[in-house]
Amino acid sequence: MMQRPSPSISTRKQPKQARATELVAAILQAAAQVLAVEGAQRFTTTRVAEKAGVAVGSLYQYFPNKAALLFRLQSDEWRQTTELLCGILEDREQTPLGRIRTVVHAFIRSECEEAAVRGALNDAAPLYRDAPEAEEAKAMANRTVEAFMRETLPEAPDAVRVLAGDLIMKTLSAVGAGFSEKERTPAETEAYSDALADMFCAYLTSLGHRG
Amino acid sequence: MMQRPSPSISTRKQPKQARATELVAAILQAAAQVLAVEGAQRFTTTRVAEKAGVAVGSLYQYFPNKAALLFRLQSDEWRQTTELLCGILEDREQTPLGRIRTVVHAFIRSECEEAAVRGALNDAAPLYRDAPEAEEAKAMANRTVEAFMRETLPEAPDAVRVLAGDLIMKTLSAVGAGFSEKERTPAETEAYSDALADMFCAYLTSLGHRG
DNA sequence: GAAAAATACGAATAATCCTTCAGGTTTCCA
DNA sequence: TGGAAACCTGAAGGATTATTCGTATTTTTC
Repeated sequence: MMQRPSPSISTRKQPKQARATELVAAILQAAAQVLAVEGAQRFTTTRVAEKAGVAVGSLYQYFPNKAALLFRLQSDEWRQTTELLCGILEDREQTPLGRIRTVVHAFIRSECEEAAVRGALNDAAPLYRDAPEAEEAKAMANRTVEAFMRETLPEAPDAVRVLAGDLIMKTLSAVGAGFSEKERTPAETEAYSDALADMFCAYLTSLGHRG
Repeated sequence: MMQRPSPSISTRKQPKQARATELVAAILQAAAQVLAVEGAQRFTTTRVAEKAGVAVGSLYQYFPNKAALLFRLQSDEWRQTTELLCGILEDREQTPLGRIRTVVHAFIRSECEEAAVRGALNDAAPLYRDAPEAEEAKAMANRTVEAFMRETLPEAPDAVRVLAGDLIMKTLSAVGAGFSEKERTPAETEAYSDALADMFCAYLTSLGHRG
């Protein structure tokens, strides 16, 4: 947060040989592991390299700095989650409210699975919310949500629709992050997802009656 | 997050003279300022002492380590917010749904005001969620919320009530934190608070019809 | 007013950490 | 097969930080 000299995210060099590709993969895997097991404080380039079984110098051949490594980790996870959720939202074989329910369950489950990495990432990273890669994923998500909301609340004014869609997405993401901070049993997760979905459905329904 | 040797929060020494009390106050004020202005990365004991106009050694006479200083900051803020919200929830002169609306507005506004400190605090601190002081405040909040929910949904089963209360509080806190990460205009804040309150009211109303 | 207690100071210490670079190794290609 | 390009290594440099402790100053107590 608030890194004055904005961390250069630019990539340093693309691996061209097979072993280099494997090395990068090993580094990314080790990085996720170090982040999850040791936490943000102890996430150091040396430790990551050690866990990956390579030299620190090699790491710096493909990532210009620590921030770039973290950014890559976050970027990958973001894209993955976005695709999952958009896929569900666009599935016309379910009713809109059914899709919302499915999205909530899928998202909460995914958050719990990746909680360790995601939590540590939040602690460690100067959240690259405005990096171009993040913007792209966000834009795609926004378009999908907008389409979904238009389908769900066809008669509501634009302003209401946009605000409601925004609120639901923000809520899902924020509550999911908070919920997954502690270890949860499957039953707890299920109950919580249901309650959250209930809340969204009640909200959307109430908007439908008014608008 | 995940600080293996749990940071000793124990207080080191109580100020007994007036100048010592002032020194501690100066340190706390400077700490909040450093955190807000410079961010979590640059929050160092030396910098805090410098901004407070005292020596580093003096800081360490009243705070055993950096973590204790952060904890104190967070603890103070938590208590303050808790008291504000509980006061509103217990105000029997408003209808339950009206109280919810007031709470949402008050909380979002407070989050926006303190966003800089709170955000940096989250980045910097190994969230002391389980420290005794935090537990106490949390227990008080829980009791208040429970009473409020019993009043709002008198006929709902206990399990539903507890889950709903928990969900609403978690949502409020998570969404508030997320919303206040960016700079907001008063109009935006107002609209967002209203939408969030709408969602809570719709949810509670739907639970009332069922239970 | 002098001894004792409390307080304040800040240079020094010890521990990390990020990043570089000079030199060796492997792979590719003509 | 031989040279060039890609790749890998890890010790060392440069920087930052949390925390301590011997000394100096102020306040309290008697």
